[in-house]
Formats: sequence, C-alpha cells, structure tokens
Amino acid sequence: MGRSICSAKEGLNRGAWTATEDQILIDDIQVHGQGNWGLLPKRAGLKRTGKSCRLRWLNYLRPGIKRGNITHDEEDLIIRLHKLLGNRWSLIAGRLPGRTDNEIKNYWNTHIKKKLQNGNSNFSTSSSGVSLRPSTLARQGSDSEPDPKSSPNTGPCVVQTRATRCNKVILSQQVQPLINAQPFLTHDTNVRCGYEKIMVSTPFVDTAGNANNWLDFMADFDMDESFFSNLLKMDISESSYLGKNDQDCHPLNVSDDSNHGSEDLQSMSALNGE
DNA sequence: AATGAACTCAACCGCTCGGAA
DNA sequence: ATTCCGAGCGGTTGAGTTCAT
Repeated sequence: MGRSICSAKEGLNRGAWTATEDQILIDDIQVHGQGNWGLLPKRAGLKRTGKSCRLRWLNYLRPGIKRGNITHDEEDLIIRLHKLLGNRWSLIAGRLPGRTDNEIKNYWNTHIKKKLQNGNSNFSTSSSGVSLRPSTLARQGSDSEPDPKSSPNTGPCVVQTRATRCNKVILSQQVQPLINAQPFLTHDTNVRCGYEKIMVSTPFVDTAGNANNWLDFMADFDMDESFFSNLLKMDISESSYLGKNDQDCHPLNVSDDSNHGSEDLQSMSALNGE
C-alpha cells in the first residue's frame, strides 16, 4: 500500500515506511517529544523529510490512533460535520477521537461520497440543499454524538488542530446575490457558537425554490472544546431559533468592530462580490 | 487460472497560516 | 510592517489489493 520508493532525491527514502524506520521515529519522539520536525530526521538518523516524519507519527504511530472499522455513528457524525464544515478534514477529525484527518478524508472520498452520489436516503441532505437543519441535528445528536462529559475529547487521542477558527462557513445553500440587504442578527443566547441567522430585506430564492428572508450562516467565530457538542445538541429548530418575537432581532451595527456581526456582514459582502 | 478494472489508503506535494525575529 | 520558517492542511497520486469477467 502507499507509494513505493520511486526516487531517491537527495538520498532520502520515499514511499512506505519500514518497521525499522517506524521504531526509530517512535524512539526519537519518546526521548525528545514532538515538534522540531525539521531537525528530527538528522537527529534520529532517518532518511526522511521532517514532513514525512510528522505525517507518519500523526497518522499512524501516535498513541490512541484507531484504524479502520469506522462505526455507523462515526460515519453519521462525519456526514453531519461535513455538511457543516465542508472539506475541513482536520476539524472533523478533531471531533472523532482517535481518527485522523487523512483517514476521514479517505473514508469520505471512498465510501460516503459514493453513497451520497447514489442517493442513499440514509445519507441524504435536507430538502433545502446542504443547509444543516437544526432540528435534525438535535435529534441525531442524541443517539450518535458522544456525551461531551464522558467523551475523551480532552484526552490524549484527540487530534490537535490549529484549525480552531472558522471563517465564512455557509450553512445554508448557495444564495442569490443579496442586493441592498439590510441584515439583522438574532441573538439567541442558546446559540453562542457563531451560528447566526441574518434577515435580509430582499428575499432570495433558496434551493427548495422558496422565497426566503432568512439566511443562516456561520462566520468568524472561535471554537472551544464544547463547540460541536453544543451545536449538535442544541435545538435550533426554526421556531425556537428565531425567537418568539421580533425583540430577538437586533439591527447590525456595521461600524462597530467589537460587534461580532460586523465581520459577518463583511463576510456576506465578500460572498456577494461587493 | 489469468488478467484487467475498480477500489483502498498511505504517502507526497504545494500551499497557507501563524509566530518569531 | 515585513520577512522567514516551521507546522499544519487539503488535494492528489499511485502501489497494493480485491473484484469481476
């Protein structure tokens, strides 16, 4: 499996790692710890690039790695997270203890993608396109999302990722250009993780063919340990999400940089090519 | 049994990000 | 403010394996 040695550029080994190389890498990291990948090969006497060492360690040799047998629950979570994040494999992997971005990426491309393309109803998206339906999330989360209290999210096998900031992630379908949009943000206290909804004055046509004044999206937020757990658990169905009355909506202050929504608006503008 | 197609997945590549200087 | 460089990310490749004929 993998690539064989097809060239010996600069005297480096390429392709599949041998058991001996693996052991050298493990031994070195046990002594010196992770990091300084550029120095590692020389220090350990490996004829590999630092990049290659890092990849081998993170994807295969690191303690706590799970291999193969992705469960139905894991698959379900991958699908839902992919709806939310797109090809942000590292972020998705971060919510699947012991799984690596590479494995999830491969699994998606070889298994899930095909199922989705074949129209398997178990993997279908919502009728309105790729929009993450909050009520569905809340329901599904109850039987497949690991309990955040018991989940080893903070344990040693959680994939560490730098991708903790997410920009301009559109939860809803592609939207028509929002000309002269006058956005408002809802401020539902249960939705603190950047999932926002904007009311626009000019209705756009969603993928279900309906006129829609509400655009749900996520933009520029920082994610902590509880982010996905909260997102997947919370009941953000249409009625509860929008609030009971108009007081839940506030005008967006575009000029206020401290207002989280201002970045959102800029993101919207960028998306609209303005 | 032979062989070619399809599939799987480990590894590589190029790019971006973020911190340090 | 700029540059440099290590680390991380996502897309792609291609050898090995499995399946179909």
